[in-house]
Amino acid sequence: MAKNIQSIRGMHDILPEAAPTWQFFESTVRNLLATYGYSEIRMPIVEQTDLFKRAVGEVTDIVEKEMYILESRRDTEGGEAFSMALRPEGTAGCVRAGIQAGLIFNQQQRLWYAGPMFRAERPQKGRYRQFHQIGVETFGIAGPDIDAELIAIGARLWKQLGLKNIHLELNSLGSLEARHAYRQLLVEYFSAHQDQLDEDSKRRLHTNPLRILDSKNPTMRELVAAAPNLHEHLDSESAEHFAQLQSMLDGMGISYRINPRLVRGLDYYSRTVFEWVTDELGSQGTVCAGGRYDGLVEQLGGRPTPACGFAMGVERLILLLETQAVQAPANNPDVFLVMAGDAAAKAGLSLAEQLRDALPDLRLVSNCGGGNFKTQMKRADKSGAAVALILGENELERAEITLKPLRSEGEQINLPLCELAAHLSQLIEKTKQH
RNA sequence: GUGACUGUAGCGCAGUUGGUAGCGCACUGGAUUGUGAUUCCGGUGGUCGUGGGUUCGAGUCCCAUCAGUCACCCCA
Repeated sequence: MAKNIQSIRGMHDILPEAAPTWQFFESTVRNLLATYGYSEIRMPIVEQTDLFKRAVGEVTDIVEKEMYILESRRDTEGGEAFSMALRPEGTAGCVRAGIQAGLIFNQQQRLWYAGPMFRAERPQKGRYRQFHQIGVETFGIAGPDIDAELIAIGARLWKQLGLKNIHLELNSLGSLEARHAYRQLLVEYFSAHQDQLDEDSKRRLHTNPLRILDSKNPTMRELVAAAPNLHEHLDSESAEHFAQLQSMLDGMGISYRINPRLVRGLDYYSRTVFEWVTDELGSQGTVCAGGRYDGLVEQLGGRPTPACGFAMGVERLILLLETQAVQAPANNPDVFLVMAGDAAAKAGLSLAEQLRDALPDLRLVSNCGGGNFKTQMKRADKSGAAVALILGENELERAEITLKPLRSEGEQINLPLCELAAHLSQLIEKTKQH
């Protein structure tokens, strides 16, 4: 036997066993976003590396060490080779696409996308090198009402999925100017106390000083507590925006916790930032996160445009669905057709097609590959079908079919073939109701 | 990227101070020539993650490597 080739580290197959949960999740999200009037957009998985450098930030971990970078081929006209990257997140590509297609200037957009993202991190539970996000982005709406709407979508989604124990954390970083000024203040403060900083915090001083405030190291606690307070340095417009958002959330009955140390890692955030967090997934508890990024469109070459969005980590939410034992609807077949004998095998094939004509929603699995009667019945059972349809020589002679219930008590019955479609139609109705 | 733990049949696991590998489930054949699941009896299946080393002898000890898990870091 040839040597096995394994999947790449941190990149996993979604196996048939898990597919119903994924489908349940995806269709729930899709339907929900449609009810709020959001349109789907699909972008390439690969973009110019510079796009992510400009959007996410040069000195973020994502850009510095987590991107998968490809060198493009020189094209046939002899164009210059350039650097491409597998997308580490979706917002940058969405903004790029929006600007390129003229979707953003002087109009409102509510968009969503779904797909794989790539980051070369050390894998652990809830953190993979290829992972999936569903992103939701809005453009051209400056007020806190859209922040509130995006948060409401999250809250409603957890409810529709049957998920519990997901909490909302909320913060405001202020306008880009206020945020930069505050950042400067922090750098000065912590630089003056260099000797008290731990290794991580010294590094963060250059990468993301706001993150030092969220340090888990107890020896840093005192220093952090005495640091300049973010909320005392908010610009007045941002403070007003934040206050209005809170009152809107209160009005909708959505509870939240203001976390002044909540800082998003990507450079483009300003004003509102939020995270939906659970304590049931260990250290990868952020299941959905986002915020406002009013400066990004301009930064990527568009006209100044307010924007706000969030992204969900699909694997983490699937994991949570599993830990909370949420049952996705099973997509078992309705019936499995057992055919005994050569004549029946041939007749059964065309019977199956007639049934599919008559009942487009019918989930029917035909036995293939022969097998004796017992083997076929075993396959019928294993398929998960509710009913076995049995077509043998006896049935053929009398133009009948036998229906045997596999999932419930009850005797098997014989039906004239001409009544089968009507009977199955009722059966489908019944299973739909459950 | 740092640290720790784990890797034995398709899956979940046992394997004593180093002595030639086992259990459950699954799969498969039969009891039942046209009835699954349930019951009973039989059977297939392992280069012990991979590669080196120590040893008369390695699943067991040592080194390397790959993968997974947990924490840090980072983030969805």
